[in-house]
Amino acid sequence: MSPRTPEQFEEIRESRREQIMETALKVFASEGYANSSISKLAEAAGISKGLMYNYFNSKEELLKEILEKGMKEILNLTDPDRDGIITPSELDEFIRKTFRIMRRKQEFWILYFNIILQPKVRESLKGTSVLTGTEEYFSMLMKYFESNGFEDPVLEVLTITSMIEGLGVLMLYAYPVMTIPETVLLKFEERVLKMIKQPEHE
Amino acid sequence: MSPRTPEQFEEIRESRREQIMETALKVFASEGYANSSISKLAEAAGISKGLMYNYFNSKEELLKEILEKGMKEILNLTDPDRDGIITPSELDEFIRKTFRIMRRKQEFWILYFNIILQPKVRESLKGTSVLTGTEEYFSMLMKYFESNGFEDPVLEVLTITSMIEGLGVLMLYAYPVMTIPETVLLKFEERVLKMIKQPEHE
Amino acid sequence: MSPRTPEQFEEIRESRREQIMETALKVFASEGYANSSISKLAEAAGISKGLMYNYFNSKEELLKEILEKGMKEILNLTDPDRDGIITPSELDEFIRKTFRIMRRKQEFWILYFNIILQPKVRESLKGTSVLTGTEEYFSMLMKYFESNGFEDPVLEVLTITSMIEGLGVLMLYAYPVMTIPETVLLKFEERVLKMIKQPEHE
Amino acid sequence: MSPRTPEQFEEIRESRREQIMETALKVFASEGYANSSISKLAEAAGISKGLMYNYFNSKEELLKEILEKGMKEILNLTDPDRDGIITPSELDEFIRKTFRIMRRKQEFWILYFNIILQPKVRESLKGTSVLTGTEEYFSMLMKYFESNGFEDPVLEVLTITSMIEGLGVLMLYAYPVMTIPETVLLKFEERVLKMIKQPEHE
DNA sequence: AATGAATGAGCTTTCATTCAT
DNA sequence: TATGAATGAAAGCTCATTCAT
Repeated sequence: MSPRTPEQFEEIRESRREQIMETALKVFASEGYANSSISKLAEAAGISKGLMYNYFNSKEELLKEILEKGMKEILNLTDPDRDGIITPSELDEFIRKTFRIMRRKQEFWILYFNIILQPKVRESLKGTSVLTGTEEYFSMLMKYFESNGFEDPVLEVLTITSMIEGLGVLMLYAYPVMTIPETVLLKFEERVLKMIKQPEHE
Repeated sequence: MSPRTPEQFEEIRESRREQIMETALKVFASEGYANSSISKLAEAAGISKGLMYNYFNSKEELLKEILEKGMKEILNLTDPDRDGIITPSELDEFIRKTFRIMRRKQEFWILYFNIILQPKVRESLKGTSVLTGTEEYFSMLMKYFESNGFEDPVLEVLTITSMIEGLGVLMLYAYPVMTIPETVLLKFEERVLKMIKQPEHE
Repeated sequence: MSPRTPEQFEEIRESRREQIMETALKVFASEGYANSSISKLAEAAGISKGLMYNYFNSKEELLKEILEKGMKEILNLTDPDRDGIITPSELDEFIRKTFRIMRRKQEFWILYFNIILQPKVRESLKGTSVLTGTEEYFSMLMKYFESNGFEDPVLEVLTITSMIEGLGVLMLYAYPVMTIPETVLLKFEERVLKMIKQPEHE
Repeated sequence: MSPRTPEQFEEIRESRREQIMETALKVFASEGYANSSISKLAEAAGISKGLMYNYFNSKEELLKEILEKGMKEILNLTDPDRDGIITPSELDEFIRKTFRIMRRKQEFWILYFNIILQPKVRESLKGTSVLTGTEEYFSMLMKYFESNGFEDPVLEVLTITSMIEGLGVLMLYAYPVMTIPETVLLKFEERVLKMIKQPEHE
């Protein structure tokens, strides 16, 4: 039993942080940020209230880190080389990946929309990668449409993103009236892809 | 000097209620429901905390009434005869009205999405016209596409509503990076309308 | 239709006051003084909150008047000539009347005990006939036993009054385990009476 | 420096709970339940308002626990083997113990009568040992008189309990007019005892 | 590193009382 | 005389955060 090295400590610490963030995201998404007390979060993570503050300085910091981490993952997936540029050959994959993330990270989206829709709260996120990440995403699309000769790039970005975000919102409150079958989701994705390539339908 | 008549009291009550609901909607939308304390709401309405409870039994009831009123207004506009049926000749106007409402009632939509995205809160709205109203809206579109020979009605509903709701969400967080010009909004609307009529592009 | 005379006005006022006091007593007894809001009391009396203050300056004054009135009625019944003296020939009737009142004015007793058992509240009643009335009652009995050669007057007063008040309390929370039949009540009364006359059983 | 053990925490909790319950009983008894705000109770216990809720979920729960604890102590003393049965040889001691408790636990009795006399409040105590304890007490006496050949057991129970409870009430509002000397109390106790054994005086 | 006792600010809500009409 | 809208103080309660151990 040799004593743990500093690296090992750091590793343990990091995995604890991740575990807390994961369980906290679940609670935030289902109860809402304001209704998720530190007690609840600690219990969900299986640790004590006090220890929470060993890992995060405040509830707000915890929230920010969760949002930043999620946003980073998304950008890493959609723009792996982080050059902020999409080439025509990458576009298809870009859209497909976005849809895949929408489906996989539902909890993150619920939280994201909740926070982003509260102007006063959103302000406190200024400068964090949560907002810059979103801007980056839009900006990548803008550049693509601009540099590929589309007549009205803003309209194209709006079309794409509204369909993506709209789908996100719809999936988030899956009404009994209309649960979306997987096959329809795939067709919907294709429809979006086609739209990008054939703006000449106008 | 003579005491107020019941009619006068009724008048006072009605106008106060409206005033409270209007100012509360603004506060809810900008601060978030949970961050909008009764104190804040009362101050925004220019009255005392205590008086709030003369008009609404609880903060939750106030929320519900605001949501129900907003939803009712929307349905009244989009489906004036309340028969739940859209004819082909009505469809265009239906979509246009929806967009108009999206633009006009931004505060309502912010609140609506915030609430609807919190599963625990949403449950408390079961049975209210907030949820049934949404279902009704979807159902009207479903019936339209079903009875007008569209190959995959769910896909059509999904396309339309995701574009509408997506636009809603995008407008709600009008980023500096991309504020949507009025002209683009109108083109976007036309694009949605065209999409409904020409699903043969598949 | 001749206009009402001042006397008639006074009469109407007085009967209103009585009505308010009667209904308030019922509410106080069943809900407790603190849980009986002015709103409840006004509704029970069939008038508006504001009008309550036309008849009573405060909730506390209303309480005091109810207690004083009740106490006065009791003393009027048990000591009609108000000379504070019981003769041997009057004693029987005195006790019997006390029991009769216990049975008839249960609501009053509930309220009385509730108030009297709260030292801080009781202090605010100092000087009112509620406290002096009780003292007067005890004092009458003391004088009787003193001037009729009883060995230990305090013991006699204690015996009598504890049986009376004990019965009062017991009747007030009529347990399912032991509801007191009328016949037993009468026998109990007789037993009390006998005890007064035959202290020689010691 | 080493963190507290679970045992230490348990110890802290237990002693704090007791401390709170003890001071709360005093305040309840002198101010009345409704007038005893959590602030007052916390101040009396020398702790913060918030901490009260670490130990009791609500003011009502605190009340219940105080009442239940008191009732349990009483039954433990009067019926140590908890068989619900009094033998003739035990009766004397049973009564004496009851009187001793009346004298020692005055604060408890004040609170008890206050609560029990409010029908609405009493209902919330249904099923708790506060009510069942009282029933048990009556029931023990009933069984005793029934199985020992007394002509009218209810009358006997009524006599005993009214004297006991009556004394209780009287002691609770120790009037200046008539404070009860210890010697009289003892004589009174003897009188009650004699009465049980010689119902043939009828 | 880890616990949960402890605090205090702020929340929702109630209610005696006042007041314009 | 009569109403109920309006106020403000104080109630019960929650919770992010701190701290002794």
